Amino acid sequence: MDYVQIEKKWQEIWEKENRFVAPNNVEGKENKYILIEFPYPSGRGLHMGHCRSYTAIDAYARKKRLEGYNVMFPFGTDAYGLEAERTAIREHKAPQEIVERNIKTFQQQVRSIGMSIDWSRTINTCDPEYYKWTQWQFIQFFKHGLAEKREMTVNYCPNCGVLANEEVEDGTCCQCHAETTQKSKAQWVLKMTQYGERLADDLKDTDFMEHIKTSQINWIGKSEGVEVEFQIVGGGKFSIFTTCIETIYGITFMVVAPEAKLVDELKDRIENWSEVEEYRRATAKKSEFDRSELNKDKTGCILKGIKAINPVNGKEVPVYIGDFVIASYGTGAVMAVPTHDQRDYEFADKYGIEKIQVIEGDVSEKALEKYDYLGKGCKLINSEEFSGLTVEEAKKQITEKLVKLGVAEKKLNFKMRDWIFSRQRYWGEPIPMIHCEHCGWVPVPDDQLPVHLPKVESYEPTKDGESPLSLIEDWVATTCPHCGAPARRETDTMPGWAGSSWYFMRYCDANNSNEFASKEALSQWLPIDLYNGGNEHTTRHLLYARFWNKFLYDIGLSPVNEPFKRRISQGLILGSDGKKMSKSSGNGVDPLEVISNYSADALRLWMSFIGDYFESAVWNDDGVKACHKFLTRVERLQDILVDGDEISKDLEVAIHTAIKKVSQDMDNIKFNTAISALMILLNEINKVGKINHAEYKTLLTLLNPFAPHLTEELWTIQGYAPRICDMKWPTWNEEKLVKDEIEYAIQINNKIITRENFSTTATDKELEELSTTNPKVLESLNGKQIVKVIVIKNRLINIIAK
RNA sequence: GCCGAAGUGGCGAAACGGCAGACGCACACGACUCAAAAUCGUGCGGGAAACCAUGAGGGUUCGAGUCCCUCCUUCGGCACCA
Repeated sequence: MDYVQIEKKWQEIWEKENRFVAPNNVEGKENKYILIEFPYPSGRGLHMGHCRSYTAIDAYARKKRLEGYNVMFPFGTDAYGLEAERTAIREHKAPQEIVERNIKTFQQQVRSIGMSIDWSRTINTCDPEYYKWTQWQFIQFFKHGLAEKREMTVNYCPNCGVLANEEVEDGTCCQCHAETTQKSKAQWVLKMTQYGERLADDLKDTDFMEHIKTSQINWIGKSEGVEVEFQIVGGGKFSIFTTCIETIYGITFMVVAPEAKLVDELKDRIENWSEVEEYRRATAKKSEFDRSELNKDKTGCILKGIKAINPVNGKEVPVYIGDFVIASYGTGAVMAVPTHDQRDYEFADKYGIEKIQVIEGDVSEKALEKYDYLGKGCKLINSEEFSGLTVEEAKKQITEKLVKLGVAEKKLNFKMRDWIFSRQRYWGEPIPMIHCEHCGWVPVPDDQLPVHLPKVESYEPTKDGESPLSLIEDWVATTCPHCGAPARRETDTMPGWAGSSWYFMRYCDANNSNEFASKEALSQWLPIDLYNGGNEHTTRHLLYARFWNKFLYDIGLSPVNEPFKRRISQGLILGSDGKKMSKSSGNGVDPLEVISNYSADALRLWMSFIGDYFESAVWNDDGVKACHKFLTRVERLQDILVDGDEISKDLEVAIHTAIKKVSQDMDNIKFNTAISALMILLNEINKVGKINHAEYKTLLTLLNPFAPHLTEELWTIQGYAPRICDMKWPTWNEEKLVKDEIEYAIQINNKIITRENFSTTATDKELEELSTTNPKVLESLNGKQIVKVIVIKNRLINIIAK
């Protein structure tokens, strides 16, 4: 059989029949929304990683369809991205052109692996009909006070402008190799931290894989603490955030972020200004990543002449700037207690600062940190009226005192930061805002959306770090929608994450031109039953999308508080060298080549059989070969096909076992063992030497989700009606699985003495009796006293003897 | 550094706290064949055996690949790649 040819044939038939189009509503059918993350349509086309998750989840979707659900399984492309922009610059082509070409390739390739996609719902984030609504939704964020322009730090190259972290290598620009610095720039931000608590807490209502929940909770990093105001001797003040207010009597210095405005305000009073300036320059060269946790060697620079006053006891302490303090995180300043924070301990040692211990314990070698003292009844010392209290009690009382003094308030702080939503790049959705001298920032009116991304001559960011859009004067110049005065358009574009934050909603109503999706359509499909995607999207994309949906939910535009019921992540496909497949490392295998050598069905089967779906797996050609062989063995069953339209006694147990195993394993995303169950069934059939039509139909149906083309073909060859995709998923009968007898391992003190068949209906008492009177057991006991008998039903009996 | 995940035969891997290695690959032998390929069949962790084996070391348990603690190694993410 020519697999390549029959696969092409069936793909065309499915397409012509609109076989996988799912209407929003079908009488008598329950909806299931199964989603794979839409890909970025890179010029390299579909890779093995895509194939693994796409084909496995396609099998899942096909099974759900056979089970009688109305399944929506859509596909689209996330077109905005740096790669298209870089290719555009390199090839002197419009990114639109490049992306269009790539999308065609992607869709073609997705068809060629036999995906059961509803193509009537296809979307593409750079389509004006789509990004119109991305822009409209941004405006809703703005109208509800969740979008604002704020000074943020960015990577800056003197030649290429603002850079992504990815574009900075060891402090130099990856394109022109000039030295990069950190620069402050006004950026649109979405106030995601306002949703921090709900994003963490509402995970309890989802069925995400446990490690995904944990990752998100850690990323959000909610901490309860106190924000305290410190006065500066001679005037001025600043605030710090701490989760360890109980250590406040141990403060011996303070550290503020080098770029803090406070430092500029104090310039005249800082005695070592040139030294401070030098330190700030050095800091500007470091990325935030280098500055924060990666860097173990904490550095700082004292602000000579500046002292902060500890509000609890009036103690005056020195103030430093230190690059490990980040301006945009927390309040951009910290209190330092060397005895109870290891970082402060090392800093104090380095700069010869005193240490005051305030919690009992050993601090001679290293700090006694909160993990060491919390919840252990440790008591405060050297803390005036709070000495002698437990840390937990002191936390409460010290906070109360500071609040009463009017210098502190309880606060929640998040590790997660607000979402920087501006990009100074061409290839993204224009941010639909207009700046008017009189009215400030004004959104583009709805009837003028979308703000089309204009064609430009050059796609490179400008040297001053603005988007290339800023060079199109007649596009930028406009009038204020509010007062009609001359005004200017925002030239920043949105990040790639924008379009992907709500695409799952658009699928529900992809061709709606009046709204982003009707509430009715959304209600029919949301929440998504199964959302599959890469582990690399666990924290960002998945949080952005949840945040975006929560906002729409709050303003009444989304029917659900949580859009994804269940989230799973596939493991990576690695090259034969054990590294992630990529073009650069030359370990890539082209799926199309595999298809033409072995067939899409063989590839699909191998992608599911290769190993546990959630673990990474090493690609291996022999595996596809083996799966191809399995398919040809199934094909050859035609030779031993006999009459019979009921499952025969010969294969009853084998078939019901397979139905149960395949059904349950697929629901539990254990595709590899589902396939092994099919292999076991095939071996069993060959042992029996014949198969009747009822049995053959059952086998083909069970195999259909994994090998849809071959099973359609074999089904049609027999002239079975209706078509296999109209079949009902087989069910198993538990009674057919119950055997009369089962083999028990009989152990004495955990060592196997013998194996015996016992009735499956025997009670524990009977099994105990049967085993302890067994001749081999009696011989091995050799007069020892039986202490206890442990009976594990259908498995083993363990006799403990002395 | 921080967060997350994973370490089981020659290889990909199975295994509700209960007989470790299902299923598959590779390999070996046999059948078919003049021969080879394909196909089919048998065997296949180590050890002569007692036994020893799930990255290393401890612990809980009648019983640990699985649960707890310490450590080692590898992979993914770390906010302007998406």
